Amino acid sequence: MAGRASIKDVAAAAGVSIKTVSRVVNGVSTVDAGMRERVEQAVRDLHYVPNSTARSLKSGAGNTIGVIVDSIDDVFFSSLISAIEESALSAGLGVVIGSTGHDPDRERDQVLRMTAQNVRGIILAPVSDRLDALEPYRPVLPVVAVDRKLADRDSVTIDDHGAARSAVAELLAAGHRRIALLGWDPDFSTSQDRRRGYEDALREKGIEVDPDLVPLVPYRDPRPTQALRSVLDLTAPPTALFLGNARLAAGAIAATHTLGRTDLALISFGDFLLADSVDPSVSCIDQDPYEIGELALRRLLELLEDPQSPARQHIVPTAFIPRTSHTLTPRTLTPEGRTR
Amino acid sequence: MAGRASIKDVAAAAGVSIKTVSRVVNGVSTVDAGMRERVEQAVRDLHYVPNSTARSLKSGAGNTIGVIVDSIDDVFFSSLISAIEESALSAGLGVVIGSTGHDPDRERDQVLRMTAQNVRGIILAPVSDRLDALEPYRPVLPVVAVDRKLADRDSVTIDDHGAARSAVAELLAAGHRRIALLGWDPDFSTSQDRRRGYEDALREKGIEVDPDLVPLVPYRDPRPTQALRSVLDLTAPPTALFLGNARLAAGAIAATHTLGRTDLALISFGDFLLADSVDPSVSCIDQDPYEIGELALRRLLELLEDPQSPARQHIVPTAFIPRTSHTLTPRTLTPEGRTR
DNA sequence: ATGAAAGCGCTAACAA
DNA sequence: TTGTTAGCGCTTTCAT
Repeated sequence: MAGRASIKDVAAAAGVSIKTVSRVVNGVSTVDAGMRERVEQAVRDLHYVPNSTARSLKSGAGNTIGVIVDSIDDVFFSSLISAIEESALSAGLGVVIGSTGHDPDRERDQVLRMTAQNVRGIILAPVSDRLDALEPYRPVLPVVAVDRKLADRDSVTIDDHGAARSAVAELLAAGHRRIALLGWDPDFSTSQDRRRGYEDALREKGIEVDPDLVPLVPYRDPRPTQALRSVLDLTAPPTALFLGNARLAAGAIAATHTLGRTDLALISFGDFLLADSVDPSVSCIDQDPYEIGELALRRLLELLEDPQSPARQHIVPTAFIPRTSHTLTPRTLTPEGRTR
Repeated sequence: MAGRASIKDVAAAAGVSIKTVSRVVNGVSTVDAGMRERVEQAVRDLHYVPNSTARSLKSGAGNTIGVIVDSIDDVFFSSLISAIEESALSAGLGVVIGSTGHDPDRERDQVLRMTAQNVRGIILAPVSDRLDALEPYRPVLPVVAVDRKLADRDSVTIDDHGAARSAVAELLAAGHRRIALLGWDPDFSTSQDRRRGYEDALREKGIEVDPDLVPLVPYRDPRPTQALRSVLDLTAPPTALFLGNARLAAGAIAATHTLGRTDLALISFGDFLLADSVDPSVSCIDQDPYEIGELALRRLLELLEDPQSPARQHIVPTAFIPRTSHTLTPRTLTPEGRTR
């Protein structure tokens, strides 16, 4: 027996028909006890594992779902995937993953690859705002978007605009008037929404938006020292920073420490490990990737049941985690000497 | 057309035989230009995507590999998966993931599930030290273990014992005699190896091992405040900490800050985000998950080519990243007053 | 250069 | 209760 045993081998070994083996393997009750025993013995002897590929070819539906994200080693996405995998496992579904690197072409490849692999449904953090490649499969291949919305599709996201606006409002309440937004990247709709929230908060206070305080920081740049320097070197530098995403936050904190500028007030969009251990501890807007993942999977399962169900945009609430960094007052109010 | 188009639909639409469609789709050159054009048009019209499930049923080999780890949201493993996915993609292979929660039964389930899904090979962080369930498939289903070894199988790991020993030697060189090991968990072979390294370093200096300094810290405990307290409350408390894994490290650092005990010398097994931003910055043993992932995949591809290739244990070198925390001298040498 | 037919492993009718 | 037959979508002989 070179390769793996097939249902045929088991049937031969047990001296029954393949259908009987099929029944035993699938737990159909109408099988004679003696036969069942013989079959089970043969299964054990031959280490038979049913080929779910063939199974799904027959039934037309696989038993996996696809999950596509920007990058797998982003803490937000890895937690999201983790939550999805856990829930999927309890639902008896396997998980195929793919990353896009936020590249629309690669997104298309991944989506088609998964379609070819006959996944039951797809959860994805979309790069493009519509997935034309998947339109023809709409009736048979449910899609749930996460983190970012997708035209005409179900989604599980947060209120980026509102959360950003209230975070900036906190900094304004602490007396700051020059607030930099670090982590703006026009390639990401979430980043755009957060920028709008930032601007709206300023405008509500009658403060003019200064584009110099919103440098472009490409999402993948792990250590935005450059951008931080550029705003601090302005003739009217900021006294507070709004960090537009958690990935950037860790790097930005590191940079403030390197530059000795721990006097800057801070709020991070997204909590991160050690946020409460650095000094000053970093106040955060918290979005829960596990909750988002679970909801997305639950919704996908619903769509599997009822493919006709109209698309729903689900907004998961965020929480503000007040720590120390958002309470720091502007340097002009604390004029003691400072290095650099 | 309710579901997705099949090769048959394309053949009918183009007015050719299914074999011709197959040829065009697979890029076989011996096809008349006119026919090819007709087929390609039909493919576009019908949004045809070849069903790789059926394809692999025929050829006997799928085009995915399985990756099984303890938990997907562990930074080490998510980086590992990320590296594997990138490399797999370039090799034209999809990635199916699964987590074990370090539970042997669940490991078995995942392994069998993937076998059923007809993966070409499996990369896994083993829980058990042998995988009997997979033995019968040895000739057809290559396995590469990562992070931990697996009996008689290929593996890509680091020298846990040696790295731990030299880290502890650093602390000894700084004058410490009471060094606690935080993060010992007998369920993990790596943890056992690291403990042996710790003990050997002490013994080489003629220092007796004190089991009180090695409390059990279950791996998943995210915030080992309890264990830290227990060693600090000893009548002869430690002056230095060796943090046995990166996951624990972040939590332990947080705890030292909470307790106001930033005077403790520290080395972490495993680098982590912000390790160089906390004060004092944390010296680390660095193991590169990307390198491990890439090597594991490369080895898996080799085994796919040559299943007879004898098992190899690959050891990836670690690096010591000296920052501040390992240079702190014992508190007895710096006897100024200290809170708590 | 193209097509007909068989079969990969499995399950859903239908028979026995 | 058990077995036979057909067929899921595709590729692979083997003809043509």
